[in-house]
Amino acid sequence: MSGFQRYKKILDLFSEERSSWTVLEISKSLKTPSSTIYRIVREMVTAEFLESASGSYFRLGPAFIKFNRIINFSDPLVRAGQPFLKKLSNENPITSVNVLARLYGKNVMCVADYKNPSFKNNTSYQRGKLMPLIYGATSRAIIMQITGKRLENLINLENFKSDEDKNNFLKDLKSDRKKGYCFTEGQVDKGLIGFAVSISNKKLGIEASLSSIFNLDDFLLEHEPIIYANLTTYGLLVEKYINEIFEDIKKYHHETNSIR
Amino acid sequence: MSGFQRYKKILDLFSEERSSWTVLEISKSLKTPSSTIYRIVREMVTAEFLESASGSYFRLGPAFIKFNRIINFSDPLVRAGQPFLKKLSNENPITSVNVLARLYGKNVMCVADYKNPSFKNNTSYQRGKLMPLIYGATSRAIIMQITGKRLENLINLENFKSDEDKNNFLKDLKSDRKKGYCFTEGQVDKGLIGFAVSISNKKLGIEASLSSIFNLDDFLLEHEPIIYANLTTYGLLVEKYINEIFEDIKKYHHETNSIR
DNA sequence: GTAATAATTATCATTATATGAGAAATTAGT
DNA sequence: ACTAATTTCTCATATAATGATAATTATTAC
Repeated sequence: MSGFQRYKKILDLFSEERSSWTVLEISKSLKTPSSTIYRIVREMVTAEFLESASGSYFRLGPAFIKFNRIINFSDPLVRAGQPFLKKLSNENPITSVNVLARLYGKNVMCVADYKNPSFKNNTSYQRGKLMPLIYGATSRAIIMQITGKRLENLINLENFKSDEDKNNFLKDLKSDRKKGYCFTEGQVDKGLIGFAVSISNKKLGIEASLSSIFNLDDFLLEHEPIIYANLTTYGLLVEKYINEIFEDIKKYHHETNSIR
Repeated sequence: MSGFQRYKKILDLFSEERSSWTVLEISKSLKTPSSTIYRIVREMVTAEFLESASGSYFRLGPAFIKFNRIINFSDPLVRAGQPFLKKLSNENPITSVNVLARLYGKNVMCVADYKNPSFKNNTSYQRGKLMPLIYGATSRAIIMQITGKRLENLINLENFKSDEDKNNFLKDLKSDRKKGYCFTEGQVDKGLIGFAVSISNKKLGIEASLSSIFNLDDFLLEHEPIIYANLTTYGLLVEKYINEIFEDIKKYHHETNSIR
């Protein structure tokens, strides 16, 4: 355990399910002496990445809230896409959850979401939540834009039930890539269906997707063209805005660099 | 530069105003050789705390979005208070912004906010934003629950215009503490007024506040009693829920510890 | 209030890691 | 294909992390 990993390993223990840990628990879990953990935890408390809770428990610190805000205001994908989610939701023919998602390591992460207030079911798609790479339209619209060695590496990390399953997945990916959009049914949440388009910007290294999720019960075939039209329109719009933001950033850096 | 500080110093360069940096810029800014910064940045990219953007720029990584979510679902203050902000907003006699805030180092940070859709002005209070410690009702309702040496230390970090200013602030703090609520006008945003009550839980180390912010133009004296009644009611309610969450956590840890 | 227990910090010899200057390799721009 | 910028690599040296143990400081229990 060395470098940043030392800190990351501790942070990674904290989850929605288990959000507070004592030093002794961390120490046991990481098989590292408690004196070492005490020292490291103290450092992270000073930096506000952890904070002491009641008893001898520690929880994640407010630094994450601060940096999360900075991302909200500065990440091109979030900045460009966030404002459109509500509009997209309002133009869909039936109530929906609308999601911007992107690659996060070997998973997909939702980075912005808008849930229509009248949407009944709960979905797994909420900002910050990690989602499986190979299930759901949201994920597929991301992975379908990745090719070659990188795709192979990502796919090899997944546990397919059989080689047949894997080949079917790759075949579906190919045909979706041709069509330009994805559709899946109940792969992530039972009773829900998802439609998605890719969002990308090579210059900014953005590989993402825009998706709408509906209740299967609400859905009629006649809705389909409207859904695709909305996703396509807004998808292009988001990409356009990402590009504008990119130009802004470039200009800004040009200015600040020439001042110095 | 050692330990976690090494990483923190780099992260602290990223702000709303300047959200992407090259290695060379970081290197200059921290007066550290670029080969060292390249190594550190690479580590942080691996951990998803940074990510490479276009050109040779880097920006904050998605890890912050992930951990922010975990806090949203687990932090007792956010969990207990978030759901009440909208209700508080709806019961206020005029449109308002409603805020949960807490201490963050030597500042105050907003950890949850609900802005009535019809609220016209922009406020400085948004989740994750750092606010001054000594201005605004939101901050005062927090600092007024701190006493003794800790208060002294915090106050000494602030730049008061004069000793008189400082003494007046301390006097106001004292009288607010007695009254049990705070009121300020235009201290943070011109044209806005703020009302706030303290939120605390000793066991959980929570020192926070609940506040409502209004347009001065909308405000009539007859609104005052309703505003205070709402804040007091919801303040107590939030504290009650924090306590319930505390009991839940205790029970959960008891269970998981006895299983092992 | 005090004893007992748990949590946290301090110490320090040993071990491991970070540093940074420069070379080498890779990538991007034209 | 060339050039410049960016990034990685190498390695001797400096610096910092480790962890067993002791000392101190909260917390609990009675």
